[in-house]
Amino acid sequence: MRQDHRLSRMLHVLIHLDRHRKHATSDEIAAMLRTNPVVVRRTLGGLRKAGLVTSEKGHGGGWRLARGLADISLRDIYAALGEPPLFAIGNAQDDPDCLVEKAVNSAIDDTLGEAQALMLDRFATVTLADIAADFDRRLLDYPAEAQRFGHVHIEE
Amino acid sequence: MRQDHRLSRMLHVLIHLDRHRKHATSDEIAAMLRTNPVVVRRTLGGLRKAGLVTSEKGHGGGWRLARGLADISLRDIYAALGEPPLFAIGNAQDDPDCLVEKAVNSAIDDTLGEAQALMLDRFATVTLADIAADFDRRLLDYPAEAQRFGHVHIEE
DNA sequence: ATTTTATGTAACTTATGAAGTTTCATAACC
DNA sequence: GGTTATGAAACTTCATAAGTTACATAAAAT
Repeated sequence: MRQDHRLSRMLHVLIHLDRHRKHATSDEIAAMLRTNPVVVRRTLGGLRKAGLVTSEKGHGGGWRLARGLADISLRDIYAALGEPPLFAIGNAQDDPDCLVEKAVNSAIDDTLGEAQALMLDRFATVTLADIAADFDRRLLDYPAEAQRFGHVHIEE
Repeated sequence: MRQDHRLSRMLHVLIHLDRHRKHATSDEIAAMLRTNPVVVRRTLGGLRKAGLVTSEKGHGGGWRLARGLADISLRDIYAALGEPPLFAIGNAQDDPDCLVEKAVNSAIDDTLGEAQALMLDRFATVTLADIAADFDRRLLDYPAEAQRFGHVHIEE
Protein backbone atom coordinates (compact mmCIF):
# COMPACT_ATOMS: atom_id res chain seq x y z
CA MET A 1 0.00 0.00 0.00
CA ARG A 2 1.28 3.35 -0.95
CA GLN A 3 1.35 5.83 1.90
CA ASP A 4 -0.44 9.16 1.99
CA HIS A 5 2.10 11.95 2.46
CA ARG A 6 -0.27 14.88 2.38
CA LEU A 7 -0.38 15.58 6.10
CA SER A 8 3.40 15.56 6.33
CA ARG A 9 3.73 17.83 3.31
CA MET A 10 1.15 20.31 4.54
CA LEU A 11 2.84 20.67 7.92
CA HIS A 12 6.10 21.30 6.12
CA VAL A 13 4.63 23.98 3.85
CA LEU A 14 2.65 25.83 6.48
CA ILE A 15 5.59 26.17 8.83
CA HIS A 16 7.81 27.48 6.04
CA LEU A 17 5.00 29.87 5.19
CA ASP A 18 5.21 31.28 8.69
CA ARG A 19 8.94 31.11 9.32
CA HIS A 20 10.59 31.88 5.99
CA ARG A 21 8.21 33.92 3.92
CA LYS A 22 4.67 35.19 4.17
CA HIS A 23 3.47 33.94 0.84
CA ALA A 24 4.63 31.60 -1.91
CA THR A 25 3.37 30.46 -5.29
CA SER A 26 2.38 26.90 -6.11
CA ASP A 27 5.49 26.63 -8.30
CA GLU A 28 7.77 27.67 -5.47
CA ILE A 29 6.11 25.33 -3.00
CA ALA A 30 6.20 22.49 -5.54
CA ALA A 31 9.95 22.99 -5.95
CA MET A 32 10.37 22.87 -2.18
CA LEU A 33 8.33 19.67 -1.87
CA ARG A 34 9.89 18.21 -5.01
CA THR A 35 6.50 17.75 -6.57
CA ASN A 36 4.15 19.30 -9.11
CA PRO A 37 2.41 22.69 -8.70
CA VAL A 38 -0.95 21.11 -9.57
CA VAL A 39 -0.55 18.70 -6.69
CA VAL A 40 0.18 21.68 -4.45
CA ARG A 41 -2.96 23.52 -5.60
CA ARG A 42 -5.07 20.42 -5.16
CA THR A 43 -3.88 19.76 -1.64
CA LEU A 44 -3.69 23.36 -0.42
CA GLY A 45 -7.14 23.87 -1.99
CA GLY A 46 -8.58 21.63 0.72
CA LEU A 47 -6.87 23.73 3.36
CA ARG A 48 -8.25 26.91 1.81
CA LYS A 49 -11.80 25.53 2.01
CA ALA A 50 -11.17 24.81 5.68
CA GLY A 51 -10.01 28.39 6.24
CA LEU A 52 -6.41 27.55 7.07
CA VAL A 53 -4.83 29.35 4.13
CA THR A 54 -5.84 31.90 1.52
CA SER A 55 -4.84 32.12 -2.12
CA GLU A 56 -4.62 34.99 -4.57
CA LYS A 57 -4.41 34.98 -8.33
CA GLY A 58 -2.22 37.03 -10.61
CA HIS A 59 0.93 39.03 -9.98
CA GLY A 60 2.10 38.83 -6.41
CA GLY A 61 -0.40 36.07 -5.81
CA GLY A 62 0.13 32.73 -4.16
CA TRP A 63 -0.59 31.12 -0.81
CA ARG A 64 -0.68 32.66 2.62
CA LEU A 65 -1.51 31.48 6.13
CA ALA A 66 -4.96 32.52 7.31
CA ARG A 67 -4.16 32.02 11.01
CA GLY A 68 -1.20 31.88 13.32
CA LEU A 69 0.62 28.60 13.80
CA ALA A 70 -0.68 28.33 17.35
CA ASP A 71 -4.23 28.29 16.01
CA ILE A 72 -3.72 25.36 13.65
CA SER A 73 -3.64 21.84 15.08
CA LEU A 74 -2.68 18.73 13.18
CA ARG A 75 -6.30 17.70 13.63
CA ASP A 76 -7.40 20.79 11.70
CA ILE A 77 -5.14 19.87 8.81
CA TYR A 78 -6.15 16.23 8.90
CA ALA A 79 -9.81 17.30 8.77
CA ALA A 80 -9.07 19.73 5.94
CA LEU A 81 -7.60 16.86 3.94
CA GLY A 82 -10.92 15.03 4.23
CA GLU A 83 -9.91 12.70 7.07
CA PRO A 84 -8.19 10.13 4.86
CA PRO A 85 -7.80 6.56 6.17
CA LEU A 86 -5.24 6.23 8.95
CA PHE A 87 -4.68 2.48 8.73
CA ALA A 88 -3.24 0.19 6.13
CA ILE A 89 -5.02 -2.83 7.60
CA GLY A 90 -8.72 -3.50 7.84
CA ASN A 91 -11.52 -6.01 7.87
CA ALA A 92 -12.00 -8.27 4.88
CA GLN A 93 -15.76 -7.66 4.88
CA ASP A 94 -17.58 -4.75 6.46
CA ASP A 95 -20.84 -6.36 7.48
CA PRO A 96 -20.40 -10.13 7.34
CA ASP A 97 -23.11 -12.66 8.09
CA CYS A 98 -20.60 -15.12 9.53
CA LEU A 99 -20.53 -14.90 13.33
CA VAL A 100 -16.85 -15.85 13.38
CA GLU A 101 -16.08 -12.96 11.11
CA LYS A 102 -18.24 -10.64 13.20
CA ALA A 103 -16.14 -11.55 16.24
CA VAL A 104 -12.93 -11.07 14.24
CA ASN A 105 -14.08 -7.67 12.99
CA SER A 106 -14.99 -6.67 16.50
CA ALA A 107 -11.54 -7.55 17.81
CA ILE A 108 -9.77 -5.66 15.04
CA ASP A 109 -12.16 -2.69 15.29
CA ASP A 110 -11.48 -2.46 19.02
CA THR A 111 -7.77 -2.05 18.44
CA LEU A 112 -8.10 0.24 15.44
CA GLY A 113 -10.68 2.32 17.29
CA GLU A 114 -8.40 2.80 20.28
CA ALA A 115 -5.45 3.64 18.06
CA GLN A 116 -7.53 6.07 16.03
CA ALA A 117 -8.78 7.81 19.17
CA LEU A 118 -5.21 8.13 20.38
CA MET A 119 -4.02 9.52 17.07
CA LEU A 120 -6.84 12.03 16.68
CA ASP A 121 -6.38 13.12 20.27
CA ARG A 122 -2.67 13.70 19.70
CA PHE A 123 -3.39 15.51 16.45
CA ALA A 124 -5.82 17.78 18.27
CA THR A 125 -3.23 18.55 20.93
CA VAL A 126 -0.26 19.35 18.72
CA THR A 127 -0.23 22.70 16.93
CA LEU A 128 2.02 23.92 14.18
CA ALA A 129 3.52 26.27 16.75
CA ASP A 130 4.70 23.25 18.73
CA ILE A 131 6.44 21.82 15.68
CA ALA A 132 7.87 25.21 14.77
CA ALA A 133 9.27 25.50 18.30
CA ASP A 134 10.94 22.13 17.83
CA PHE A 135 12.38 23.44 14.56
CA ASP A 136 13.72 26.49 16.42
CA ARG A 137 15.43 24.22 18.94
CA ARG A 138 17.04 22.21 16.15
CA LEU A 139 18.25 25.43 14.59
CA LEU A 140 19.97 26.38 17.83
CA ASP A 141 21.52 22.95 18.11
CA TYR A 142 22.82 23.01 14.55
CA PRO A 143 23.35 26.68 13.66
CA ALA A 144 25.42 25.71 10.61
CA GLU A 145 22.20 24.48 9.07
CA ALA A 146 20.44 27.79 9.54
CA GLN A 147 20.67 28.64 5.86
CA ARG A 148 20.45 25.15 4.48
CA PHE A 149 17.09 23.44 4.22
CA GLY A 150 17.99 20.54 2.04
CA HIS A 151 15.73 21.63 -0.76
CA VAL A 152 15.13 24.54 -3.07
CA HIS A 153 14.80 27.27 -0.50
CA ILE A 154 12.06 29.78 -1.15
CA GLU A 155 13.08 33.32 -0.17
CA GLU A 156 10.96 36.39 0.20
CA MET B 1 -5.06 3.27 -0.63
CA ARG B 2 -6.09 -0.31 -0.75
CA GLN B 3 -6.25 -1.97 2.65
CA ASP B 4 -4.47 -5.13 3.68
CA HIS B 5 -7.05 -7.74 4.72
CA ARG B 6 -4.68 -10.57 5.47
CA LEU B 7 -4.77 -10.31 9.26
CA SER B 8 -8.56 -10.29 9.29
CA ARG B 9 -8.73 -13.22 6.91
CA MET B 10 -6.24 -15.30 8.83
CA LEU B 11 -8.10 -14.83 12.10
CA HIS B 12 -11.28 -15.91 10.36
CA VAL B 13 -9.70 -19.05 8.89
CA LEU B 14 -7.85 -20.17 11.98
CA ILE B 15 -10.91 -19.95 14.20
CA HIS B 16 -13.00 -21.92 11.71
CA LEU B 17 -10.16 -24.42 11.61
CA ASP B 18 -10.56 -24.93 15.33
CA ARG B 19 -14.31 -24.64 15.72
CA HIS B 20 -15.79 -26.22 12.60
CA ARG B 21 -13.32 -28.67 11.20
CA LYS B 22 -9.83 -29.81 11.93
CA HIS B 23 -8.45 -29.43 8.46
CA ALA B 24 -9.45 -27.85 5.16
CA THR B 25 -7.99 -27.56 1.68
CA SER B 26 -6.95 -24.30 0.06
CA ASP B 27 -9.93 -24.60 -2.29
CA GLU B 28 -12.38 -24.94 0.60
CA ILE B 29 -10.82 -22.05 2.49
CA ALA B 30 -10.78 -19.92 -0.66
CA ALA B 31 -14.51 -20.55 -1.13
CA MET B 32 -15.13 -19.52 2.47
CA LEU B 33 -13.08 -16.31 2.10
CA ARG B 34 -14.46 -15.66 -1.39
CA THR B 35 -11.00 -15.57 -2.86
CA ASN B 36 -8.52 -17.67 -4.80
CA PRO B 37 -6.81 -20.83 -3.49
CA VAL B 38 -3.39 -19.51 -4.51
CA VAL B 39 -3.95 -16.46 -2.34
CA VAL B 40 -4.81 -18.83 0.52
CA ARG B 41 -1.62 -20.86 0.01
CA ARG B 42 0.48 -17.73 -0.21
CA THR B 43 -0.91 -16.25 2.97
CA LEU B 44 -1.17 -19.44 5.02
CA GLY B 45 2.33 -20.28 3.78
CA GLY B 46 3.66 -17.48 5.95
CA LEU B 47 1.81 -18.85 8.94
CA ARG B 48 3.26 -22.30 8.26
CA LYS B 49 6.80 -20.87 8.29
CA ALA B 50 5.99 -19.29 11.64
CA GLY B 51 4.79 -22.62 13.00
CA LEU B 52 1.16 -21.63 13.43
CA VAL B 53 -0.30 -24.13 10.93
CA THR B 54 0.83 -27.24 9.08
CA SER B 55 0.03 -28.33 5.56
CA GLU B 56 -0.08 -31.71 3.87
CA LYS B 57 -0.10 -32.61 0.19
CA GLY B 58 -2.22 -35.17 -1.62
CA HIS B 59 -5.39 -36.97 -0.70
CA GLY B 60 -6.72 -35.94 2.67
CA GLY B 61 -4.26 -33.08 2.71
CA GLY B 62 -4.84 -29.46 3.48
CA TRP B 63 -4.28 -27.06 6.35
CA ARG B 64 -4.38 -27.72 10.06
CA LEU B 65 -3.72 -25.71 13.23
CA ALA B 66 -0.32 -26.41 14.80
CA ARG B 67 -1.31 -25.01 18.22
CA GLY B 68 -4.39 -24.33 20.29
CA LEU B 69 -6.21 -21.04 19.85
CA ALA B 70 -5.09 -19.90 23.30
CA ASP B 71 -1.48 -20.16 22.15
CA ILE B 72 -1.85 -17.90 19.13
CA SER B 73 -1.99 -14.15 19.65
CA LEU B 74 -2.86 -11.60 17.00
CA ARG B 75 0.75 -10.46 17.36
CA ASP B 76 1.93 -13.93 16.31
CA ILE B 77 -0.18 -13.77 13.17
CA TYR B 78 0.85 -10.21 12.39
CA ALA B 79 4.49 -11.26 12.73
CA ALA B 80 3.91 -14.32 10.55
CA LEU B 81 2.54 -12.03 7.83
CA GLY B 82 5.86 -10.17 7.84
CA GLU B 83 4.70 -7.22 9.94
CA PRO B 84 3.12 -5.30 7.08
CA PRO B 85 2.66 -1.51 7.44
CA LEU B 86 -0.03 -0.52 9.93
CA PHE B 87 -0.54 3.05 8.79
CA ALA B 88 -1.85 4.60 5.62
CA ILE B 89 -0.13 7.91 6.36
CA GLY B 90 3.57 8.63 6.64
CA ASN B 91 6.39 11.07 6.17
CA ALA B 92 7.02 12.53 2.75
CA GLN B 93 10.78 11.95 3.07
CA ASP B 94 12.50 9.55 5.43
CA ASP B 95 15.73 11.38 6.17
CA PRO B 96 15.31 14.98 5.08
CA ASP B 97 18.01 17.64 5.30
CA CYS B 98 15.45 20.36 5.96
CA LEU B 99 15.19 21.09 9.68
CA VAL B 100 11.53 22.01 9.35
CA GLU B 101 10.84 18.65 7.80
CA LYS B 102 12.87 16.92 10.52
CA ALA B 103 10.64 18.55 13.13
CA VAL B 104 7.53 17.58 11.15
CA ASN B 105 8.71 13.98 10.85
CA SER B 106 9.44 13.89 14.55
CA ALA B 107 5.92 15.05 15.42
CA ILE B 108 4.30 12.51 13.12
CA ASP B 109 6.64 9.74 14.21
CA ASP B 110 5.77 10.43 17.84
CA THR B 111 2.09 9.87 17.20
CA LEU B 112 2.55 6.91 14.88
CA GLY B 113 5.01 5.37 17.33
CA GLU B 114 2.58 5.64 20.21
CA ALA B 115 -0.26 4.24 18.13
CA GLN B 116 1.91 1.40 16.87
CA ALA B 117 2.99 0.52 20.40
CA LEU B 118 -0.64 0.47 21.47
CA MET B 119 -1.67 -1.70 18.55
CA LEU B 120 1.16 -4.21 18.94
CA ASP B 121 0.50 -4.38 22.66
CA ARG B 122 -3.17 -5.09 22.06
CA PHE B 123 -2.30 -7.66 19.40
CA ALA B 124 0.04 -9.37 21.84
CA THR B 125 -2.69 -9.50 24.48
CA VAL B 126 -5.54 -10.85 22.39
CA THR B 127 -5.49 -14.54 21.47
CA LEU B 128 -7.61 -16.43 18.99
CA ALA B 129 -9.24 -18.09 21.99
CA ASP B 130 -10.51 -14.68 23.10
CA ILE B 131 -12.08 -14.06 19.73
CA ALA B 132 -13.49 -17.59 19.61
CA ALA B 133 -15.07 -17.00 23.03
CA ASP B 134 -16.70 -13.88 21.66
CA PHE B 135 -17.98 -15.96 18.75
CA ASP B 136 -19.42 -18.47 21.24
CA ARG B 137 -21.25 -15.66 23.03
CA ARG B 138 -22.69 -14.40 19.76
CA LEU B 139 -23.85 -17.91 18.99
CA LEU B 140 -25.75 -18.05 22.28
CA ASP B 141 -27.32 -14.67 21.61
CA TYR B 142 -28.44 -15.63 18.13
CA PRO B 143 -28.98 -19.40 18.18
CA ALA B 144 -30.85 -19.25 14.86
CA GLU B 145 -27.55 -18.43 13.24
CA ALA B 146 -25.85 -21.52 14.62
CA GLN B 147 -25.86 -23.27 11.28
CA ARG B 148 -25.50 -20.25 9.05
CA PHE B 149 -22.15 -18.63 8.58
CA GLY B 150 -22.95 -16.32 5.73
CA HIS B 151 -20.59 -18.01 3.32
CA VAL B 152 -19.88 -21.37 1.83
CA HIS B 153 -19.67 -23.41 4.97
CA ILE B 154 -16.90 -25.97 5.07
CA GLU B 155 -17.99 -29.20 6.76
CA GLU B 156 -15.88 -32.07 7.99
C1' DA C 1 2.49 -47.74 -12.03
C1' DT C 2 -1.04 -44.52 -13.04
C1' DT C 3 -4.42 -41.40 -11.70
C1' DT C 4 -6.18 -38.21 -8.60
C1' DT C 5 -5.78 -34.78 -5.19
C1' DA C 6 -3.42 -31.74 -2.93
C1' DT C 7 0.37 -28.04 -1.87
C1' DG C 8 4.46 -24.92 -3.67
C1' DT C 9 5.86 -21.44 -6.50
C1' DA C 10 6.92 -18.45 -10.33
C1' DA C 11 5.12 -15.12 -13.41
C1' DC C 12 1.74 -12.32 -14.73
C1' DT C 13 -2.62 -9.29 -14.51
C1' DT C 14 -5.99 -6.47 -11.98
C1' DA C 15 -7.72 -3.03 -8.75
C1' DT C 16 -7.22 1.02 -5.99
C1' DG C 17 -6.06 5.60 -4.79
C1' DA C 18 -2.27 9.02 -4.04
C1' DA C 19 0.64 11.30 -6.91
C1' DG C 20 1.97 13.25 -11.06
C1' DT C 21 0.98 15.50 -15.69
C1' DT C 22 -1.26 18.04 -19.48
C1' DT C 23 -4.30 21.41 -20.82
C1' DC C 24 -7.08 25.24 -20.66
C1' DA C 25 -10.18 28.57 -18.25
C1' DT C 26 -10.21 32.46 -15.14
C1' DA C 27 -8.71 36.31 -12.57
C1' DA C 28 -5.42 39.97 -10.97
C1' DC C 29 -1.69 42.96 -11.69
C1' DC C 30 1.56 45.36 -14.79
C1' DG D 1 -3.24 43.33 -23.95
C1' DG D 2 0.33 40.66 -21.92
C1' DT D 3 1.99 38.34 -17.92
C1' DT D 4 1.46 35.77 -13.84
C1' DA D 5 -0.98 33.42 -10.93
C1' DT D 6 -4.84 29.99 -9.22
C1' DG D 7 -8.85 26.60 -10.44
C1' DA D 8 -10.18 22.59 -12.33
C1' DA D 9 -10.95 18.73 -15.55
C1' DA D 10 -9.01 14.76 -17.61
C1' DC D 11 -5.62 11.72 -17.96
C1' DT D 12 -1.28 8.82 -16.80
C1' DT D 13 1.87 6.80 -13.45
C1' DC D 14 3.18 4.27 -9.38
C1' DA D 15 3.00 0.94 -5.65
C1' DT D 16 1.25 -3.15 -3.84
C1' DA D 17 -2.43 -6.34 -2.07
C1' DA D 18 -5.14 -9.28 -4.47
C1' DG D 19 -6.23 -12.22 -8.07
C1' DT D 20 -5.01 -15.50 -11.91
C1' DT D 21 -2.58 -18.87 -14.85
C1' DA D 22 0.47 -22.46 -15.34
C1' DC D 23 3.17 -26.02 -13.95
C1' DA D 24 6.18 -28.70 -10.72
C1' DT D 25 6.04 -31.74 -6.74
C1' DA D 26 4.36 -34.93 -3.45
C1' DA D 27 1.06 -38.14 -1.23
C1' DA D 28 -2.75 -41.26 -1.31
C1' DA D 29 -6.19 -44.09 -3.87
C1' DT D 30 -6.92 -47.35 -7.42
